[in-house]
Amino acid sequence: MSWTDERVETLKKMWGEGQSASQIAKELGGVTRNAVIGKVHRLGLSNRAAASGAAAATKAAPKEKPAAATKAAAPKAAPKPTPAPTPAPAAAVPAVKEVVELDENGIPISAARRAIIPAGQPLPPQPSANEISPEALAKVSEVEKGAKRISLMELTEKTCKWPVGDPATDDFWFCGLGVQAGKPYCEAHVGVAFQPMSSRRDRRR
DNA sequence: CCCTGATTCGC
DNA sequence: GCGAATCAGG
Repeated sequence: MSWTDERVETLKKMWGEGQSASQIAKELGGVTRNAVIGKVHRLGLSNRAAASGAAAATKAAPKEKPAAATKAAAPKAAPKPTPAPTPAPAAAVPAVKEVVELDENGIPISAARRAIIPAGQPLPPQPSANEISPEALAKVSEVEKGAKRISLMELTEKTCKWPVGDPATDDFWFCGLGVQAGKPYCEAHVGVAFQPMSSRRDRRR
């Protein structure tokens, strides 16, 4: 496969949307994530706002290899006011709609509690009752028993931000397990928070 | 071990 | 220019 204009276009688009190199590679097909990353660099659109691979930020200017002096360091007096606080999340989450969270007893989580959820992109008010598959709920219950129970301050892009308990009491914590790539929750909670539009509709009540 | 992006370097 | 191998980190 070669980098045709179309493929490069797709690459730019997805990279801009914050898609990971592997996701882009998968989408394009015929290339590995390495190829994608390599291309991204050659195109000069490397640094994105948020990359989970913290390796990026960490080693912005790491090792100096042997051989002659590298090109003169670019005198970057770049005057940048406020470049990109928020790159472009919006576009993500296509055929998925968030559902209202329920606690173990099927009781809707209070608005107050929802407001506390730091959450990434998707957390609309979304009223309406919901119906989550028994399997998913069971899985959540199970997971919550073994959750890490971290505090708000311990939340990161890699920890499940699913809240458990009442924020007005001491019995409140966040799941904290490893998140599903690109999602704000762990696998189990992603299963309850996100459901394909198709499976939601026509699920008789 | 899974994943992420970054860099190197032979092709 | 390309991308596998490798690295560095979560």
